[in-house]
Amino acid sequence: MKSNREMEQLDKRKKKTIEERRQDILEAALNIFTEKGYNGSTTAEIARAAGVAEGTIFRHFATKKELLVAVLKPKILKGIISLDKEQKDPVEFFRCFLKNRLELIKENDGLVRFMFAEAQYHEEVREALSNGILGDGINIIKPWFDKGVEEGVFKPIPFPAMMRSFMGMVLFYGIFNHVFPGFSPERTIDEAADQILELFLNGLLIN
Amino acid sequence: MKSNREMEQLDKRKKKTIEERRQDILEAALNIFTEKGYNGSTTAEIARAAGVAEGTIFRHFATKKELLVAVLKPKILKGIISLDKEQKDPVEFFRCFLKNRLELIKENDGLVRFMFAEAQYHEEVREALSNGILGDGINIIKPWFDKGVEEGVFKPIPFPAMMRSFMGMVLFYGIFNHVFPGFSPERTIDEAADQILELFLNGLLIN
DNA sequence: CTATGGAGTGAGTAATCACTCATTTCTTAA
DNA sequence: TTAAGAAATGAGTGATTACTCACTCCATAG
Repeated sequence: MKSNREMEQLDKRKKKTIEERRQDILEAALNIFTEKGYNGSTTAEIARAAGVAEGTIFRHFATKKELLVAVLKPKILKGIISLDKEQKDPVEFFRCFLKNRLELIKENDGLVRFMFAEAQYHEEVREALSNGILGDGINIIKPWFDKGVEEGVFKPIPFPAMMRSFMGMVLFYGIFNHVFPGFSPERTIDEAADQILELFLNGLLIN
Repeated sequence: MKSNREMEQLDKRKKKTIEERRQDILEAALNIFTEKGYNGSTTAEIARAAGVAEGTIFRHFATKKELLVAVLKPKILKGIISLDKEQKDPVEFFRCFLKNRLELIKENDGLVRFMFAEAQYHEEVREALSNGILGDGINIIKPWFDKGVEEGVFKPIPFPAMMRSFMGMVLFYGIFNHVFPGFSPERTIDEAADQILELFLNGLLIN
């Protein structure tokens, strides 16, 4: 019997492991889905893009919808952990967080738009988003918001209202540029983040 | 030959005019589309909901996609004219405009979410949105924004950046409540509008 | 070398789709 | 009353769909 190490080497040279095949399918599905939408994509097309037979998809995922959920689940909130935890200043936290989110959203532009588009029609997607963003994401933001309020730096507005507006500003960034191409002159992420942050922190009024 | 008046009365009693049939189909299509998405809806289902035969749909609209565009076009920006034009104060304008938009969005919740969801996949929808919102809508807002900047009330931030954030806060209101049901305790539109306006005008910071 | 089992395959299937068209039904003018 | 045209109909059509399954392939175990 060969060692695991030898088996892995063989696999790399000749064959793909089950997990690698799975990843191929997930990656292809992500690309096709984000381009054409869930109902606009066919399993045949995904199989072609993944370089497998159509039947292989259903060996890994029982249904097309199961594939959809499997595509989205691991993508939700990816990277939130990488946030700098040594921040002590609530304002600085929001600055870092916003830039981090905006970069993530720009990198995964199609994915984010796809997620929120399909969330309109699939309960499963809404649940995944709720569990991910509400379950984990908000637990990171809320303490910082509360801290800012306690320190007298932030206004004591209701957290959900703040959250809703903040997410709107950030998430709509990609949607806006996709729906209204060319309207917003192209700038760097930093510039966009600064503009959003300025509005979010200080508002439109001057005094 | 009967007068128009007589014909209309006859129609009301017995038959529907072509225009009324058209409206029936458009209304049914809107309901089905917003519930299941464009690709998730079938023309058979729409016909059933409209109380007509499937063939009748294609007598009024050459293709399903033509029906989609016909559904969305007249809905875009509906009601923008009703805005109070006698406002003189830029801040008051934004207050009125925001409440007006928020009411419109709450009333047409499914429609708004549907529009921006399908805009991801259909160039025609993006064009309709661009023409409608960018063509007419922004021409209403920009003068007020410019006026506010001239009067030294608003910060001279780039208009597209302001617009993007503003639209994000407003449009995301319905999406947020749909994707995260129950997270934001239910309040009146006025309350929500005030919260958004406070953030938009004065920001999160206190000083 | 041969047997075994699990991964991969792709032609096949029943269902469903957008769209068509021959036919029926209704409206109206004479 | 009737002729004629317009509108509505719904069974039919070919294309497409998600999903199945009998089979092949191949790495390993004995």
